Amino acid sequence: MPDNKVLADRLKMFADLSEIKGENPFRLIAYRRVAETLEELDEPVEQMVREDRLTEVPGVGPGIAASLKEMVDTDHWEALDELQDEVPATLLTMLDVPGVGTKSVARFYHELGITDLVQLEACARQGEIRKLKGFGAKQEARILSGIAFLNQRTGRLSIGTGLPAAEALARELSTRLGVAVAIAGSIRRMCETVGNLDLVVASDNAEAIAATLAESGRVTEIEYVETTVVTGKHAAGVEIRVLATNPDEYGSELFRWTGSREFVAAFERQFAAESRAASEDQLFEALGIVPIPPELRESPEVIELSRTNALPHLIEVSDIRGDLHLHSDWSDGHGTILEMATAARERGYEYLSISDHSGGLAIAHGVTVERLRQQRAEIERVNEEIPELRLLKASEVEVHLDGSLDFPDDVLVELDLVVASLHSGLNRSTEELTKRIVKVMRNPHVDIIAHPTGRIIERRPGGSYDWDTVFKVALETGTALEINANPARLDLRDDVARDARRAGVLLTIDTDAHDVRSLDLMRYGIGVARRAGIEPTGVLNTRPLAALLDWLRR
DNA sequence: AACTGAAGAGTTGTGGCGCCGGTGCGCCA
Repeated sequence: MPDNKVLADRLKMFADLSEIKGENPFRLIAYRRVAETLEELDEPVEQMVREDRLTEVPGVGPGIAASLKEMVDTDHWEALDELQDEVPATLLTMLDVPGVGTKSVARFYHELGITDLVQLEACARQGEIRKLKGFGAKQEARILSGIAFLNQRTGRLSIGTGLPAAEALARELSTRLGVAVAIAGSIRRMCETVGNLDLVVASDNAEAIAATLAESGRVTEIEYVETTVVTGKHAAGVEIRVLATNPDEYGSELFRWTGSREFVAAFERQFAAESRAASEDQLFEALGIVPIPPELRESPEVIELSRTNALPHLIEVSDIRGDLHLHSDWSDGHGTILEMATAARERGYEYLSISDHSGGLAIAHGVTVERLRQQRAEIERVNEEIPELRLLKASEVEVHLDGSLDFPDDVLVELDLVVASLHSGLNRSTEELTKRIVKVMRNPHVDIIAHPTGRIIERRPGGSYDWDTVFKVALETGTALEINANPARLDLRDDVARDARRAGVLLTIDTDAHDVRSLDLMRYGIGVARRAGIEPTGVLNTRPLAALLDWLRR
């Protein structure tokens, strides 16, 4: 029985293939809209089919309802099968290449007989692409560098998918077996992508573990490795490995299974004594050193910091007092200002920045100057309604190609907080990009640079800067750089965030939430900050409201 | 394909950038 995610994926696939085929574009929009809605739907589509309520979903009419019903009933979709006979599904792999869209794919297919990424690369190498009308050497080079970027993809899972998947299984194992279960491996270290889901269970009952995994419905191909490790394939697309351990060595095994490999090897060399511990804290205590947070267990150098009690006091989710970059339904967000504010209050925040897109980002229904002033009235109304939370009048202002901003200074000055964002021209040269961002930071109204590189992990490389210059100017102008907490972005990256902080640059960790639920993505940004060794004092939105307002008046 | 607001038909997803080719088109946020 296909779940909502699978149904959404099939609708998207249908839309992409129809677009390559050259169908009515508005039909595709209809399919894609429903796909996006399904991904955020709380209720299983299957249940709605049973109760004949599908058309309650916005955007679902008779046509799409029939398709969804067919997929739920038969696990097949005739129309998609037929479409694939005309347009091979392998063509879709070419759409991953930045700068290659459906029109190009259709031409590669019809004019050169190319059906997948491998053939596209071969043809580009042989100079076949430039022979097509409308293409040239430059396009061909762009395609090749795009493919080179794609070839670096690891096939690893986003932490944004891996962590919740691991948590769900850990909960099931813990409930079922009544024992402690911990997430280990790269997920525990909050790496941006993860290759395996690793769990450690304080029970040597491997059979019960295997049975629970099987019953979860998320794990297949379950096998034993020796008698203490159960492995399987998780539905999210990675291997899952569960270690069954005696409770008296649960801590030491968790330590080993957390890694990194390099860190653990160095650690074991330095502390050669046989160590068994029921908890990690006991392990560290027995060695007489300060516990090392999992996020710092990459390079062995951190061991020395532990020995000398010089570890940073890492930031935690609970240190965050507000979110400074998010969206409401005034632009492309899905929640009203009141809904976002209520959710923020529920999370214990003191303040929240309503930073909808500026008018220049038209596809996101960017807010024009006129609507910005109307929005201000709404923000003031909600501020009165929820006195415990302070809403800041803000904007995510588009940066133009020349480094100028989408709103003139006399509009910016009316805002409490200005978040500046580059969304285009990110593949320009390092020099040009650095010059552009420096110009933005020198605008006295700009407070925060959002997702500075614009990368999308494993999908889009993002811009490159001369970071030393960026940090220098950020420090000089008092501009904060964002760690965007969305797991698809995590931008700044951990190592860049570390360098920024070392240079004295103030950071901010924001979710860029487009709906109420995404406010909870904060923990991924905190994960990046912790990996970067960052303390609460280095992060703007750990400050109390009064201190934040002081800073904004700087 | 779906929605609106009419009883059939119009509208929905905008604007800038980059490349190619000499004015236009595809891609992307």
